[in-house]
Amino acid sequence: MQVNEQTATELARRKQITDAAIEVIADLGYGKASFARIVEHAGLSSTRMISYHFADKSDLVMAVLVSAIAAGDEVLDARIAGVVDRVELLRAHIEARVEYLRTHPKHLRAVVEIGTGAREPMYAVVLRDFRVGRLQRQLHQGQREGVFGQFDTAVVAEAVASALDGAAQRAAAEPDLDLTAYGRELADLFTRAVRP
Amino acid sequence: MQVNEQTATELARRKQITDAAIEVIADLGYGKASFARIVEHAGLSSTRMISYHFADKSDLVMAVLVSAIAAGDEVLDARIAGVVDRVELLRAHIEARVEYLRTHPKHLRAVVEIGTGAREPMYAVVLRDFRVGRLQRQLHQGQREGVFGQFDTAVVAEAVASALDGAAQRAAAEPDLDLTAYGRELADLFTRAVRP
Amino acid sequence: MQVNEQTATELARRKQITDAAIEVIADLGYGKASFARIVEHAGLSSTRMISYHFADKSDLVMAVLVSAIAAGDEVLDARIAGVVDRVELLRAHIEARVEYLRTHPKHLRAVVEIGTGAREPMYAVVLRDFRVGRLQRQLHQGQREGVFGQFDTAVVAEAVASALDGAAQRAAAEPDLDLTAYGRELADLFTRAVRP
Amino acid sequence: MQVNEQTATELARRKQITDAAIEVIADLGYGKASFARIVEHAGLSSTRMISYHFADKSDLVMAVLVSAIAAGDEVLDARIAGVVDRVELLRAHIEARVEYLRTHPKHLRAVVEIGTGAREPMYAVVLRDFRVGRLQRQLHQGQREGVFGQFDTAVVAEAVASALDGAAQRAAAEPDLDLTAYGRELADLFTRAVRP
DNA sequence: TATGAATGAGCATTCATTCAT
DNA sequence: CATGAATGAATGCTCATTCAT
Repeated sequence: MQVNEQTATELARRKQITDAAIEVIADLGYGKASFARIVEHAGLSSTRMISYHFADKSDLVMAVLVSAIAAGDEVLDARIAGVVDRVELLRAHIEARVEYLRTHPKHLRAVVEIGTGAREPMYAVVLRDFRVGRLQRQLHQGQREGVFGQFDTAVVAEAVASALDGAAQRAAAEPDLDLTAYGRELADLFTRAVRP
Repeated sequence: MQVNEQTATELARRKQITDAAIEVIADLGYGKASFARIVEHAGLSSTRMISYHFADKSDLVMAVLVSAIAAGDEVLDARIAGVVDRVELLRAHIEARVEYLRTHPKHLRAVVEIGTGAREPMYAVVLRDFRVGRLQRQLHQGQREGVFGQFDTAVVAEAVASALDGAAQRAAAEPDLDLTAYGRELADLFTRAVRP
Repeated sequence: MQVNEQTATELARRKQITDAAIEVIADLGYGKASFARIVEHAGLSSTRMISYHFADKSDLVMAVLVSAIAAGDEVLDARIAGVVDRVELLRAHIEARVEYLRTHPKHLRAVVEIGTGAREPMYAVVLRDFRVGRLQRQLHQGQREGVFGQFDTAVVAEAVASALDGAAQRAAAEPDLDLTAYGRELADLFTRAVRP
Repeated sequence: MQVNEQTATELARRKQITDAAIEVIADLGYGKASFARIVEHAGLSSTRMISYHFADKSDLVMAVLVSAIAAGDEVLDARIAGVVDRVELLRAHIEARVEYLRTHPKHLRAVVEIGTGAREPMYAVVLRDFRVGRLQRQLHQGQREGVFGQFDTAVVAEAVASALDGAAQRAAAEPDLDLTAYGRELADLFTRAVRP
């Protein structure tokens, strides 16, 4: 038995709008992503449509974040499944994020845009969790197991996350960038960096 | 004969406006940094003042970039003067940027905000040069001298630059952050990472 | 044979909505009392619920008026029952209205808000009747009996009604106001004023 | 020598807008008095014109209040000049307010509309002062001199003010109402009411 | 009896920029 | 060197109401 809070139509509309919002935010940046632009992109009749399905702009942006982050974590989970070695886990994590950037460029870019462009502290928690949450825990565990050297896990996790932000920026500017190679390079870089 | 294109008054006004713009962009982000807000911060009478001294918004933003980058390079130059060892040079570079963040938080933050928030390709060249220009050349030279391992200098330079962006973000959120320690951690991280 | 045009459910729903509307109008004023706000207050699912049970906004507002005025007249009838002396009748009338304000603050306040905030002449007749109808007839009768002096009954009735509006305003602003004393003062004031 | 903070043009525009706002608020009520409606009435090009000359809506409304109240106090001052007898002073006060309603119907009506329709406590002080400020002080003084009986001056002042609100309402509905007679009736009413 | 979905018009406010002096 | 005055377009959001089940 299934107790739907929302109808199928409602969910479909929300998805349609959220998807359009992801594209617009990724392409134009958070600041320029207005309701009008999103409506235009989604082929809707008016901005009223968005206001009907989302309480306000932050509600829509949060839906974008949840959607994009879910897709990113899916790619991550698939990539790290079965990996046990700490160093390989770090490599898998970084490469999975870059792979996500390759398969879902708009999604990741939207997250980065919201992270850098939006000021409301509302998104801070979910963004921080996406960027450094798992990663920092992995680094910490690696240190406890003696596989990694002694470094500030917060600093390194932030550095890795920022490097991925930077990769998204470059990928947007250079569509022909070889992201698989880019991911490998980043993974090499940071696996070297965490050695004891 | 007169070599000055601009009078002292003119220059002083431009500096007043540019300084206010730096503060506003750093505090509110590029997207929310309107003429009205800058005028208010600078204590000027109207936005007309800005339009009079700058051709348009991009002209003002470019002046902000030039000013902030000059200050940053000054700190960098002072820090790397006399350093010859390649690894120490990389360390000095990273620590100098974090020191700049510590001594001129608004300046660096404004640059980061423009880099992430502005879309106009107009700023791309000067931003790229500030972020990865020197750094990538140093990494390249280090590889040629056999001091660094073989890695994609563009990727590593971008990673370092992004890590500094991330440091600026964290510093804004956590005013009590020990930036000297943060800089040392980052320098440790990347000097380990570039070893052969 | 069935005389009821409306079922019990229908009536219950209308009452639920009307009661919520009274509260919202009293608290937020006629201008800010939107369907959305009423729906929220009543705990209904959507504004569609209101549109279903009431033809349009004025239909709902009229129901509010009828309901609130009926409650007010009930208090009035109970208070003046048995009172024969003209002067005492005037006193009873005024004190009954203030008592109504004390026992049903939201109801009277809603009526006042509609009276001052709504522009549609639709409500004028019922509002006028509530405010000055009985009162003016009592004053007129008192004059004919020689108990009251010669004054314009319309002016005095309007003054009394307005004084009660003012009492409602003050009561809203000062919840601790002693309304019983306030009613006595008003009754004293106007009984003095109507003396021959 | 005169040090103008504002230019003549600026002042003229503000007056043009304020006057239009008074008319619109008086005719349509506070709730329906939008920038668009005011602009239309004033013959301006766009609502942008209002936003340019007033910080926000409350700034405009406050200007309306100041303007209308100043005009009302001018009429009042002219009427009570030289009147020394307490009872005559009360009569003069009431008749002056009704005269003001007759000579500046839109002005007084706008004040009443703002008083009843606006919720922002911002206007409360200036409105209260206009409605009951002077009046209550006069009543109090009359009691001290033994000319008036013992009553709650706050209640009576509020009753007088409310009666004037009611007069404004009636005058709006009945353009042919003899306001001079109305004022005399109200003055008679309250001078009788305050007798010892 | 109820409701999910949708809508066009309107709201106050902000934006960078321009004209005329 | 400076400014007062003005502007068209856009912003997110709310409004009562209607259509189709």
